[in-house]
Amino acid sequence: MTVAGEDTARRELLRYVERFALVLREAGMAPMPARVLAYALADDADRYTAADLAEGLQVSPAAISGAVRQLVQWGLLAREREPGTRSDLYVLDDQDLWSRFIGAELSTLDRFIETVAAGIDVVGLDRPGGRRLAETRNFLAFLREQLADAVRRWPAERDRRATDR
Amino acid sequence: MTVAGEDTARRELLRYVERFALVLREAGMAPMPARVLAYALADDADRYTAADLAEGLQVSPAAISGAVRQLVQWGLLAREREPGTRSDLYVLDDQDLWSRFIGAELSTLDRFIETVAAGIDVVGLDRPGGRRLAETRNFLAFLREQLADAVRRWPAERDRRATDR
DNA sequence: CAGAACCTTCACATATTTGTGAAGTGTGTT
DNA sequence: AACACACTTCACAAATATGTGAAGGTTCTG
Repeated sequence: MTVAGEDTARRELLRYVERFALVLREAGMAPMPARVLAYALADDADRYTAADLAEGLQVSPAAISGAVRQLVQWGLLAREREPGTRSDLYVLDDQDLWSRFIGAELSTLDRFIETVAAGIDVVGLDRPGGRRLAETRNFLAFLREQLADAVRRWPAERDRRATDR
Repeated sequence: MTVAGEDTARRELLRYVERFALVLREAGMAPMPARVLAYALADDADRYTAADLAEGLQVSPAAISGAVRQLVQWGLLAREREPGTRSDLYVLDDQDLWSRFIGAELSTLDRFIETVAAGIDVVGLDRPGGRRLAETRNFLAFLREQLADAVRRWPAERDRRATDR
């Protein structure tokens, strides 16, 4: 492949990264974390330095700094440090990545459920609003169970699907 | 209860609505739709005119207009019109509300899955990034199945839980 | 121990989002 | 037909979020 071809593929990758990031943003993620996650997923390396990410995405190191902090906190990236080197390495744990992602969503869901439960106390179960909130809490609790269950079953399910074909 | 007591309860309700709306916003909802949904859920009426919502939330009718449009589009509010009256009524369908909510999430998830699948074509299955995207698509597809299943089972599950106690 | 490389923090300019008031549109009433 | 009411659309001001460059730490190298 020529150098020009490499550049074209690169530009195409970046265009795709923006597209992917847009979907993540619509799901509530901030722009820069979305870009970094999309880029780290779609590009070929399985570990990136902050400089890799900054250069690859054509953004400043400062922007990377904030983005990876979020992603690490959510468990989507792991920060590693090779002994005898000066740069952090950000690693995509592709085995557990999406289980972690949903794990983070479960925490959000927990806050959600707590907040709804608090509302039941504020409004009171004797009023229509309170009964609606109670129903909401029950549904969300059920959903949480089901989600947690699905995440738990995924590794086995993946293996099953892989051997099936 | 005195008039002053009513006012206090009202203020407390509004404070709670803001708190609830904040959680919805963190989940990606815009502020005004979040407030309207929280208010409609927690207050006692089961149908509201736009004027009710504007006055109840202390915001302009213009803000309500945009918010209810979103909520109606997502299926969280139904717009009704009593014959012989000039105002639209917004109704919370509390039976199906959260099934609808998740239904909307499923659409988001579908776009997500499509976008990831498109990325596999861009990157190619012969590269690590492509394989990660494929794995992502598989997980999301599985998750989608499980979510749809959970939503489908909720009505029966709710009845079962209600009769159990 | 000085220097360099890397990352983070901070202040700021820019872009985006938000909600308002005012004007506009449509519908039913008198 | 004219009016009144309810809702929507639009332009704008304020608030918020975003990403950059520069300055500041920290950790490894020579």
